[in-house]
Amino acid sequence: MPESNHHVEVILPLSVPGTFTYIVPTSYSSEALIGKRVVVSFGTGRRLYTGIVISYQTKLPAYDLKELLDVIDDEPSVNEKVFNFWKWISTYYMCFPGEVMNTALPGTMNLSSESRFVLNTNKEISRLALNEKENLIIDALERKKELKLKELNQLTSLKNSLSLMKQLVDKEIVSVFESFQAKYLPKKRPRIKLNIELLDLVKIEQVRHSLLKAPAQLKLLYSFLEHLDFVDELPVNKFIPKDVLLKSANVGPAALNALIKKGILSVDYIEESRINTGFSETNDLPRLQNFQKKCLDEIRQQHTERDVVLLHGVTSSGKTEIYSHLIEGVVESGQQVLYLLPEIALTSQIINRLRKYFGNRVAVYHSGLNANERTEIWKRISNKSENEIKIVLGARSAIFLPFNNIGLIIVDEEHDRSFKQQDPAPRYEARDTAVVLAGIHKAKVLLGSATPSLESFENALSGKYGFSELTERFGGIEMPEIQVVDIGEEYRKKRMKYSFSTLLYKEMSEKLERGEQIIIFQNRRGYAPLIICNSCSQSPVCVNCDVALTYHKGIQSLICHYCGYKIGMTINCKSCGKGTYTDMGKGTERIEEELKKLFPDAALSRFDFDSTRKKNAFQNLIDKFERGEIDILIGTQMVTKGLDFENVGLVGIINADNLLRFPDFRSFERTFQMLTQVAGRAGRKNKRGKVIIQTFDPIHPVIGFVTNSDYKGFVNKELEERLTFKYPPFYRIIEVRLKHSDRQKLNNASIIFGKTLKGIFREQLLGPEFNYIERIRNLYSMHFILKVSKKSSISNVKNKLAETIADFNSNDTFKSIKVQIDVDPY
DNA sequence: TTAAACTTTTAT
DNA sequence: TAAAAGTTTAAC
Repeated sequence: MPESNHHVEVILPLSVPGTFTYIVPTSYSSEALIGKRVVVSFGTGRRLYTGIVISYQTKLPAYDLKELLDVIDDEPSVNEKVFNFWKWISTYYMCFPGEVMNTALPGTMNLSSESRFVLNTNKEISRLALNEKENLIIDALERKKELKLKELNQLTSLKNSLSLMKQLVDKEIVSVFESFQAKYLPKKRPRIKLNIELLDLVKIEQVRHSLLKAPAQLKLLYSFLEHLDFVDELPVNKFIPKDVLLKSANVGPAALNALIKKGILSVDYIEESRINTGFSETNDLPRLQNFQKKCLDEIRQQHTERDVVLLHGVTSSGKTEIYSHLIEGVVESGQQVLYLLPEIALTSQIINRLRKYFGNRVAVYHSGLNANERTEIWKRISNKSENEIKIVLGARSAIFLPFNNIGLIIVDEEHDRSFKQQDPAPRYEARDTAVVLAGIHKAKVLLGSATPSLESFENALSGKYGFSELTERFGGIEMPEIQVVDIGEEYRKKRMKYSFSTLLYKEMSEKLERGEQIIIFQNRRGYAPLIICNSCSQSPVCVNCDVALTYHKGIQSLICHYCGYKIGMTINCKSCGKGTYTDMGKGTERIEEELKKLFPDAALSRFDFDSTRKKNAFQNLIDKFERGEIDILIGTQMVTKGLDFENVGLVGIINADNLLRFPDFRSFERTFQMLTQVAGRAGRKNKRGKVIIQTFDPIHPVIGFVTNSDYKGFVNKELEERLTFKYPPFYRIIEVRLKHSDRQKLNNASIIFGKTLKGIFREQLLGPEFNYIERIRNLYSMHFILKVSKKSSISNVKNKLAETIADFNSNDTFKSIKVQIDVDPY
């Protein structure tokens, strides 16, 4: 027990700087509190929060402190490794400890209270003395008994009932209390058992007689008895799950309740896992081909010398099989494995493969699980004793699980942008953060990709990371043949059929005839990204953002892809009322429509955000495609992400240019990755796949590298550029974003802030500059870029930057300007 | 983040 | 002139 245990330092799940000191009440003074969750009150309101105790505190602030109200945990929820990890994230990504806590803990473990209002029953209400709005509130409370402020606002459709509620509370008509949302509830399954005294053939016969007038109950009883086993002609009492019993008896729950009431049957509840269990490990690990075996040995060898190894394996080279072998080795030694994937949707692909080998020892974890499922996994990972989960397959948030003994972290598709969290803070990169997490656990890391990020590749070149390669595809499938079509020329010669060149159209017809599947890639969703009035030349734009609305034909709507703003499509122009709209540009919906005209007999499906938003729609589409029920799949970048199909003869890229023209230093890298990844979907057993890239710029070097499957050629050239222009991986970038609803005010403030920054950071600073899209969700945005050499101290820069921002924000004129920091932005 | 205190805008 | 809407500040 520490010497001074009277005060503790607590992290609160809020975006406020620092931690907070609380008094430990004597009732808890003998308890070790570090790592445990506590309930405290914080702020001017009554609100209660779940905090986490990080240390005992002896240096006390001068003002009055509050007491801890409760200690939630018997055992610490957060261990020292996790604390160190959180600390690193908040320092490196320049965010508050509470922000890390907020993303790290599953919702059910991170509860905060909310005020609930009830009518004061011992007070006579004279309705006449109250105004209309007050009566509205009373009506709502009489109907629902207990309501949160949000619910009240909804029910009464009042904009802001807070001040009204306060008045009602003052008048003692309404009272308030603080209440937490539902806690974690273990899943319980009801089971039915026979009353022990009736476990006798004679007594059962008596019961049967007594039930002759209740046929449903009798039927249920018979059904129950049928489930029993007999030993020496005596029934062995056992529990039968309620749902099983009711189903086999084919009677309603009323009959069961009657039998329970009569004391013939009884019910109890057993705790059940929400995580899918019951997968038996039927399969041996996959046999590796020689080239894979060699690679596996190489990775193992490199891991003896280096903590991180980068695996560059061409598409369909069987990386997952190699991972499986590595996982097995680590699990055998009793350690845990974390397997990260960029998208939730991909986990369902991989989990089926892993379950074959590792059965119940694998769990999936991502933000798509409900709160209770997440909490259950959290608890089972942290529990050392009954720790049957050895492998966690997850999206980026899985790095926050309370592992106690990781041996290996695999980051698959390590180049993928989805590993970076954009908003809210912490804006962390899960791949980089995973390397740090592994460091804390003294674990090894394997980064895998067919198109490794320049950052990782440079680390391999410099010797910081180990490196291994898979240059062959599994099962001897050849790399696809890639052809480039100059659509500028095709258009001039008027040879285009809608968006399709002669070559692409011809190839598609052939593949369809031969029963091969086709993937068409167009990285824009909707029907037309822009529509223009043919009379007044106006385009409908978003009211909240500086962008044109995208026309979605299927639902006859115009939608902003930045804020979700949605209005109905009209036949006549919304500005002049006279003209009609012309569709400009093409999204997946429009490409689908064109294909319906070109290939009326082919089975088409669209694969994008809009067609996969419904639950299971993603998986259903993939299954359908795999079963061969879809001939042509039209998709956005979704089709580029690690999906493995067996019968794709052709991949067509409608227009590679809109990827290349993105105003960003990573646009070439992204284009190369995206094109290479889609191209990789092509290829079948014993048959070379074909890829056709349509572009207005056929001699663009990036297109050339893609065509020749020349990853290294591309990387070497791009690395040179990055070095020349001082970009990552040779320089670190910190982006500082300023936001405000008033464009002029933001611009002025940014110029002044820029002068201060320039004085400190000199030529390291770029900007200020308005964002490519100046206004999103009614906030104008400007940014600075700090380029810091890998040689100079990044922590120095960060400290100075934090200081400068604090100064700036404390200036009265600039208080209202929101400043965001993004370390290693995308 | 939240909510009370304070300031500015708007509607009657 | 009061109510509504927007801003600022401090919270252990």
